[in-house]
Amino acid sequence: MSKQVTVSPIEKIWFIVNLIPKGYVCSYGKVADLAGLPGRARYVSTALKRAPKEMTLPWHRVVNSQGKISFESNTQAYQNQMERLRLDGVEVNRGKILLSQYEWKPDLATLMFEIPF
DNA sequence: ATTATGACGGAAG
DNA sequence: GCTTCCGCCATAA
Repeated sequence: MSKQVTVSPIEKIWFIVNLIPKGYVCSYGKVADLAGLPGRARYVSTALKRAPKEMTLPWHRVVNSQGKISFESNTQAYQNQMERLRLDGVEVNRGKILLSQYEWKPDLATLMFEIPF
């Protein structure tokens, strides 16, 4: 029998965010769902904030359900995320990302075999 | 225990 | 497209 490994909620969130491919984005709510934590979109933002600085995490690929960056537009963080998305090839027009074009849709194989929880 | 605070989401005006 | 309001839930005080 395989051993039961327990993964903490925050680790599940980090794991899912790491799966978001370059060139795509995913909403806080969707990340929560994929992590098996429905209804906890706000916790995803908490988890990203709490990630150790040395951890390389594509946090910039997480946007809100409207396809907008969740920082206030006059902040450094906003500009930072904007630039990282640009480097990913994701275009932000008038502060908005076209989800119909850039939203990450994990394929079945990813859902079944790459998520160990 | 209670209250306040968010990198949220969705409905309503 | 706004903006406001409310439900949501983990943390911190």
